[in-house]
Amino acid sequence: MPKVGMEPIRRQQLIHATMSAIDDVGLAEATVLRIARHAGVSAGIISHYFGGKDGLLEATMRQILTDLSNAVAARRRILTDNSPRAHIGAIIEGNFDRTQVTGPAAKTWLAFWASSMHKPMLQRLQNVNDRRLYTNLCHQFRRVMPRPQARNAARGLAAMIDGLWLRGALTPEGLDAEQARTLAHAYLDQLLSPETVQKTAQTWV
Amino acid sequence: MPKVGMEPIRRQQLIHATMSAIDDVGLAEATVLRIARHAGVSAGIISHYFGGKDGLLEATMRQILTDLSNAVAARRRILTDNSPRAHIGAIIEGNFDRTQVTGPAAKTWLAFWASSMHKPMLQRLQNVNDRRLYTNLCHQFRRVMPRPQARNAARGLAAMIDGLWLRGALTPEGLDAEQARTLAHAYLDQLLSPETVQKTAQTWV
DNA sequence: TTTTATTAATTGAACGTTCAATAAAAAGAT
DNA sequence: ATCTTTTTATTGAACGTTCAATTAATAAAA
Repeated sequence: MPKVGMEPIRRQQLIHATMSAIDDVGLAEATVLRIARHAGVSAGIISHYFGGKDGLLEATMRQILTDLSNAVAARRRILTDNSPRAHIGAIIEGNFDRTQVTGPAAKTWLAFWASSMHKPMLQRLQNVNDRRLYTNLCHQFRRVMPRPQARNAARGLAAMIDGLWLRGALTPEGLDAEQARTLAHAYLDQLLSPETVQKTAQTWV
Repeated sequence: MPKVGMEPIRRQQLIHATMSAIDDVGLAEATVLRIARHAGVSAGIISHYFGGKDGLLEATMRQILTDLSNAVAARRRILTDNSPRAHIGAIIEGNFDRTQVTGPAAKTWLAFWASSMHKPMLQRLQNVNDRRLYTNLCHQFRRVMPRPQARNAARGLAAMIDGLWLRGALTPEGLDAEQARTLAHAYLDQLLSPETVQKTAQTWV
């Protein structure tokens, strides 16, 4: 059976099987045996390719975060309009990308998020990703409002995006991506409207 | 050592110890031994009072949800103003109540939320709570805008509240409750402003 | 003396990891 | 072109550990 060059194939299979297992039974019951069975290989192979279960989980989280990051970057690269609204809109669209929002990825993402509170390596990955989202949003808002307001707008929109994900991951039917995008865009429109910018300038100096 | 009437005392001690353990090491490593040690009793007592570990976890989640629900209800009961804004404001305030937002409760809440995706009993509790928040918000928004807009406003505000919680639970410093309240209220003001109501009426019929 | 409250020791199952064995594929030798 | 050796990929069983639950024993209170 052994053919050469299996490493990249097996790694992908196992990462994919990990997401499926977490989608099926949750992180707590996603054992190496179950993941391996799902990928059609033996349990020992996980230690061989990832050094152990922890290595596989870390690789899976890395995959999800880079996929998300790529989805955002791709949408920003094809923009014709350079306005803050267009850039932030692309960030929203990327975050509610089809491949991210569907079943396994969404549940896995939430499971890792909860777990990252007590696993330093996952926390680090989470933090890098979080900060990138916040920094990007802040930078774009900064182009049309003073820094303190830009910071609050970025915090608010980041919370809205995460909240929509969270609630989407929990409902049995999964996230309604179109509805989520609509709500996020509506909130963005409010944040960028001249009346809001002026009003919040007085509230939050 | 045995004194009569220990049951309610032990139950409270163990529920509190469960939150502390989850706060310290996460749900995955919150073993019965660790929880019992934290409460200063033996591990066997958990099965005695809660029928097993699952019973204790369920009781702990129940406690958190009823505390949250009580915090909201208390703030609404003392309102002098009967406006939708006042009621929704009280809901926001209750959700960012001191006792809910601090360390153990917040981390435990997030841990259970993630876990509830695959444990039917927790999912049921979660669902009841979610629906109550949504229904309450919807009912208040309904007083000042048509139903489709009220529904979207409720979805948006619920997502914002959960997103702020989520991000707060993950940051090492914990949730900045005041900042969270400020952002949620600012969003509420936007949702209730006449311009927004009129604008969204055209977008979402 | 019976009941209530609790513990400490034990049990059995499940888990992740390791390791020797195996078999196909590739490389080298004839 | 055929045979031999080495390398790569994989398995399955065994090991040690950890966990939740159970049990028998103990001690205070009623």
